[in-house]
Amino acid sequence: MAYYDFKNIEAKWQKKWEEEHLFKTTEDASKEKYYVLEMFPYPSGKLHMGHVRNYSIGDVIARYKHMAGYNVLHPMGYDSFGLPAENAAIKHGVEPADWTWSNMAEMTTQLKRMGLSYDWDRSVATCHPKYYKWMQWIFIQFYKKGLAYKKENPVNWCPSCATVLANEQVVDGCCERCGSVVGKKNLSQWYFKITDYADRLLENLDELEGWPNKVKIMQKNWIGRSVGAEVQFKVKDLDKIFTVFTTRVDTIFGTTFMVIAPEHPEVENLIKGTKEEAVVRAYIEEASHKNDIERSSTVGEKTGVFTGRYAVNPFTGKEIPIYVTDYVLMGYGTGIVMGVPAHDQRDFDFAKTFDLPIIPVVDPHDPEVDLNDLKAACKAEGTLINSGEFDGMNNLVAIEKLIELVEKKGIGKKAVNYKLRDWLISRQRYWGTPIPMIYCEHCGWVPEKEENLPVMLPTDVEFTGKGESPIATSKTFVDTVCPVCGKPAKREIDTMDTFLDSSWYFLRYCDARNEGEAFNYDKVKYWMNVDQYIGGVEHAILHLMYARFFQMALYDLGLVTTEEPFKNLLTQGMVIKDGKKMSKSIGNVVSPDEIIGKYGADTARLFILFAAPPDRELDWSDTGVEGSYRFLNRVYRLVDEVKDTVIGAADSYEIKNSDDKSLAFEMNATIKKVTEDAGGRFNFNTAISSIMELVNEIYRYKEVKEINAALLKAAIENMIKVLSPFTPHICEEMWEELGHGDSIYKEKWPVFDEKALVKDEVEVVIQINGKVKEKLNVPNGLSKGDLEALIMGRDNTKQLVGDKAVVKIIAVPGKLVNIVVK
RNA sequence: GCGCGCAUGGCGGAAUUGGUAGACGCACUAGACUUAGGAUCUAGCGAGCGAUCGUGGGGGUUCGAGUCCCUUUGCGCGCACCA
Repeated sequence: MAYYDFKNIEAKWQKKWEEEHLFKTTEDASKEKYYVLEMFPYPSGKLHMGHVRNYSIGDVIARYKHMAGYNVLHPMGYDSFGLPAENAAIKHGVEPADWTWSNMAEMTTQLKRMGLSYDWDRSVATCHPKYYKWMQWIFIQFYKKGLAYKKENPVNWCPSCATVLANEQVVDGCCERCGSVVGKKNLSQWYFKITDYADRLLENLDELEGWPNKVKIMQKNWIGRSVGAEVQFKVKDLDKIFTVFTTRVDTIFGTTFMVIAPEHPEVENLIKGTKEEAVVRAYIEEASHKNDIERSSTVGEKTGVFTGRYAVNPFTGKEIPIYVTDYVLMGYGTGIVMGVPAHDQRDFDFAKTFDLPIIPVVDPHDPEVDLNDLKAACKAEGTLINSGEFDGMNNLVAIEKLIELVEKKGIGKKAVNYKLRDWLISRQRYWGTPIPMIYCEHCGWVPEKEENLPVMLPTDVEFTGKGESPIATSKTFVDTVCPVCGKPAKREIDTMDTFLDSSWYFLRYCDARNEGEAFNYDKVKYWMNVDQYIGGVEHAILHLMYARFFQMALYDLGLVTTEEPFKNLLTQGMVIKDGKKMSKSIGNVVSPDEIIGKYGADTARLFILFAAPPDRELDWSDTGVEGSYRFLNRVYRLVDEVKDTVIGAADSYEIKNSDDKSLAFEMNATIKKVTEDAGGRFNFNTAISSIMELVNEIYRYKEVKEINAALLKAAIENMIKVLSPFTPHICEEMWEELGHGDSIYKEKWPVFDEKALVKDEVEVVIQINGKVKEKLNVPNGLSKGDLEALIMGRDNTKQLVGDKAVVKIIAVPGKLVNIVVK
């Protein structure tokens, strides 16, 4: 028996689709739009199974929505700036541009072999000057709005990538791309004021109902909003006031010391001329050489040094010693913390190490806690003690009262802090969008004139992999004239973090070839938001928060119509094999090329969609792939066998007997199931299993005595239609075999008939005390009372009940009758 | 440490609102066709001879729990000195 010739079939239809521009999309106000987007790839050159899964999911949704009558935007492009291209240049001497463009060509070929319904005319590549011109333009708009600024700061520095990193790109103290331990460096860098948007980024999360909770929680934690108070402490012997941030102002009477971050600029003023000066300097020096991993490796064990200075507690008037310690972070709050050892574990550890007093000020009324001999900090709620006039007050009430008091006294205020930091966007690398800023000795930093954009990446550069950006080696790039005063000036040589490029590409897709604007307002108004976004959960914080920030900032600039870019988000699960993530080092990688070559794209897509729901892990199984391949062959044979009966049969059918009835039932049930699963629930695995059931049913039906050709035609054609979003090539071929001249993609999605789903008879279960005893068929539509009477009147039922007393009868029509006996 | 998620046959998974647990597929077993089959078709396939027992363990709510509540174990993921 022959296999279907997937090689020729897939090539044939891919060619046809391309020639007919089948997937070309234009704005059409008369139709409801649907924007389905998969996260665009970095063009590494090789497609992996994660990509295949991502794009298969997106393609089913896109094809389904199209057939369901929507005007579908389904684009694809490349996030094509980034380090690998530059590393290839350093290692092999190839131009980053050449390397990238050839990879993109290769990946496009691979993507096209998958039969994805992309409108390639809208494709973007972020490294194209016609794209990064608008990236630069957006940067300038942000700059003019005050959202971009340059500042010298200690920054995260990856020694291996030889560049700075954003906070979000540092994972466990290591570079998220290469894994090197990240150090600190003092550099002058460009930042985006994402912290201005912290509250909106947080609050809007509640409205993103189509987002997985997990992602929203991750973003929420990353933004890390905490409400508290800033309180001023006088420094003894110095004309200075130190402000601390605390969320537990209710514990202020228990403050027994003050701690300040080693990097804090005020430390110098504290120690100047004291006898502790040398010791403190040595400690600061030591701390400055530690990276984040070393600093956090000592959680629990606290280090620090006394500065020789004291602060005055504004409530008790007591003098408390000031210490320098590296458990206080310079970047959070004010970099100075009031130490309340009785109620904060870190302060407790510190007090124990330095033998500082521990004064409990909140009594939790817990017999397990001995306030006079605390074993650990007590964080529980309770009533205040040792707190003067506040004694006896509930501590949560006290927080409110104390903030009021502090504000009245003018020694502090209510304050909110975020873990979120401003976004460091400069990168000391070549292969990225040049930051379109110019430094003039007279005018300072000024943006390049918009009519001079794009600021082109120079090509006369050397790649050494060391020191500052390779752009510095260009003889043509740096020297320019000031756009304001016309005097000689120098260009910024850093490039932008590539996460900027990917923060607005979904807007460019709406109007990808616009040479006069980043995107046209009306086109963006028509297409946005993205109705369904699909990608890996690894972007939960980085990309998804940056893109939200961009959209909000662009909204504030009046350039887009919505505040949030992505209405619904689907985070697909990983593809694993033998219980482990596919990776070269484990050697369990399955190459998409190989699978598509051996079984075809339809089989690959079908398997990936059938093996697991999209948001879960997918366990790769070679035998499972063969099963999917067998199924497609089985469908293909079925069409071949019924072809002669079906072609020319009538377009409408009548139900003539029980065989007809059961086929019609199965057909409608399948349409319903696939419509629900492909249209909103996205459980493609159950959609496919339902199609498999229909195929099994048609196989049975074609052996019955009286074949109803018109019904069989409806069944087989509907089956092919609902299968076509999953495996488009074979469905096109079968559709053609059945005598249709036009693409199945242009067909309307079938509608199911609710009436056909009503059965004459239903199976009900008879339970005794909730245990299933018997199953039998009864007429459909019986009322509760009728069902109960019917069941209770049977001899079999009486036998089941026996001589026990019937306590209660629960009858659920269409489901069961439960007889409770004693 | 804090937060989130998951746990169902030999395996991937179904059960959408509390109502017949195991759909669909893989693997396996037997048979048919065949020179042969790793093709195809037919039948079987949670455990137990059986009554029955079965959704990680224990408890609860309910006529009825994979599904709801409490508790516990294991695994996975995220954050982690954020005052």
